[in-house]
Amino acid sequence: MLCCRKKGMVIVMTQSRTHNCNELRITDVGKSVTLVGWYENMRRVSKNLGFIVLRDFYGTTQVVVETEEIMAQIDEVNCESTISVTGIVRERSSKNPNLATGEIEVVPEKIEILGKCIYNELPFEINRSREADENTRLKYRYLDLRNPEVKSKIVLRSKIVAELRQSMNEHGFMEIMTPILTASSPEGARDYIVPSRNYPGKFYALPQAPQQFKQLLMTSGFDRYFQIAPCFRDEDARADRSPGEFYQLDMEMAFASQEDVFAVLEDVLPPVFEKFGLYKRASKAPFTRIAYLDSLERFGSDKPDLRIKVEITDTTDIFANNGFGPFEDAVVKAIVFPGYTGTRKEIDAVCAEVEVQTANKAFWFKLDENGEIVGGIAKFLQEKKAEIIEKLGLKPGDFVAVAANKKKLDAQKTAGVIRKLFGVKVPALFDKECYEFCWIVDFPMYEIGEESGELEFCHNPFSMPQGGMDALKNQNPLEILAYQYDLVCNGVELSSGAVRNHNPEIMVKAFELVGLGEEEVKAKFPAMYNAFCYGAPPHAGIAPGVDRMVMLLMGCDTIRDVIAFPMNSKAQDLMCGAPGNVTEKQLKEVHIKIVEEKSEN
RNA sequence: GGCCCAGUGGCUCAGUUGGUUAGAGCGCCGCCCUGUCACGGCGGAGGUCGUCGGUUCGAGUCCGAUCUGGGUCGCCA
Repeated sequence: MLCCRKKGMVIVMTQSRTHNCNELRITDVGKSVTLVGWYENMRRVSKNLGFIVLRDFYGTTQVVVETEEIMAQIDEVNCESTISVTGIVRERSSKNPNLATGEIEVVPEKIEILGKCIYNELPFEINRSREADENTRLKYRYLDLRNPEVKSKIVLRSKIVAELRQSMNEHGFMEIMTPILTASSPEGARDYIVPSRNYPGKFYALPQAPQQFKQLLMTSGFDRYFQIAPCFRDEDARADRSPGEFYQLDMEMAFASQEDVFAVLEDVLPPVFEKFGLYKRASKAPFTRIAYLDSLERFGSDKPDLRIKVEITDTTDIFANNGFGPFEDAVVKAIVFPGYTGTRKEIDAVCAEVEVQTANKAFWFKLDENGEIVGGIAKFLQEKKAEIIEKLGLKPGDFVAVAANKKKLDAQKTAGVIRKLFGVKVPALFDKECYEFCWIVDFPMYEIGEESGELEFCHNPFSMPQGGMDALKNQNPLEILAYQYDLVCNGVELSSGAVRNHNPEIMVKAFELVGLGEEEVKAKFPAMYNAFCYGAPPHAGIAPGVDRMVMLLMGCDTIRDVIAFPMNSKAQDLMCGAPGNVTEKQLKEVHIKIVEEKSEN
């Protein structure tokens, strides 16, 4: 074995090759070398002259074929076979400046076939796999990953994860692995369950997150925990949410407050984003903090994209009841876009898109160069022209989009979509090439459930209510806030976290408000409840989604791009055939009998 | 489960108001070419137009159903 050290890295070369395919330069001319890799293709110029592209993990090198013997040998081999080429490095007579190895080529003396590709036609062309059908790519993911563009995303993910680990370690966090086979949690998403062989009728569950274990670690006296943790949830996919399984940078800190958690991530994340991101600028600490209700009011969303520099104004008082039907008895929100000069056609297209996304109409008008309100809904606004101009601070040329709905939240959310869709169209209002982080804080502890009509936990029942026991006893439950926070970047929700409720009495009281008794708390979360009775430290944590972070850094549109072996959106692994059948014997061992589902009706 | 979009050679796509033998690029096969690098030139193979049914003299095209996939809502403490 050959060893060499490069930039503090130790590379152990295998004996089968002397160099990789991205290594040889003009200074290597004359050397005898052996390269190994995939036979990508041959540009055949004549019967006795052809140029082979040899590709390995590191890059490509040109191999020139100029004898009948070698040509005859390579004619026997299909593209995408693995071969070994031994020969002499020679300077090219015509160089390719676009290629790292473009100044040289290898003149082979011996070509050896290492692994045959038995097919002369592939499901797709390797270097154009991104254009191929998604399911075909997933089925042949090992071929898709041969495409350097596809592979590079997985490589970058690996580097990002390594950097996150290093940074967390440097911040005094310790990576601890928690169980994968555990107990079903009655809260949250649907569990994946695993039948037990030794205990008929009983099941393990895969963890939706290591939530309870990390809190128990705090109770055990570990001070700072983290884990690149696999999480399993049996919920349907989205473009930015893979079905079944995903990874979180899960962390928890003992004797810590919300501010302590913020300080760690504000120190860990920006350098990683600036180093690996598509954009080279990221918010500095401290990140902007926005209360949940303020975020809805100002940005129409609980995950605002702060790269867009406009906010929403409530105009209910001047717009409502001006004779325009949709504004009657409605909450009305307006967003001013200075400098927006879209055509009528574009405005209509954006408004149509707003309607698709929100099922609400978007309205608009402009203040023209003479200070007159024109276009769209202008004719309903003339009476209050002066008031409108003053309230919105309008200047000639300003474009205004308006949302209205009888429900405040719907008006806010529609305005939020308007803000996003028009905002990105005005370069002066949209600082695209940076990462704008913010914390959404002060989430309500409780809400009235839409279906049940009763008081329910708004988010996380493990969160500490602000004001503690006193708040639970004396405040209107709907006004109690939780120490619960989201980390948002460029309109993407990266993470939720909270200061945990580590006090069993407050925990019981918190559950009591939603109609659950002490016995039920003990039954649902026996480990945590019991553990907290033995002296628990105040603790807080968070768990940014790794897949989503990597997507954001690389500018990917689908989460499948950043996962080595992704499932399709229906949670199937087309390559290995999961979910699949198991044998009768396997079923019998775990005491399971498949009953044909009777069709309903 | 609801809604939107798509399905035509191995891959990506075109296909007019319904009308001759369904086209193109890439890939594949064969021949030519001594410096290519998205090599080039000539020729060839390869399609029951997702499936089923209907309208029609005639359906890739229109209608209905269904399947598959993508997106979205529900869901994701």
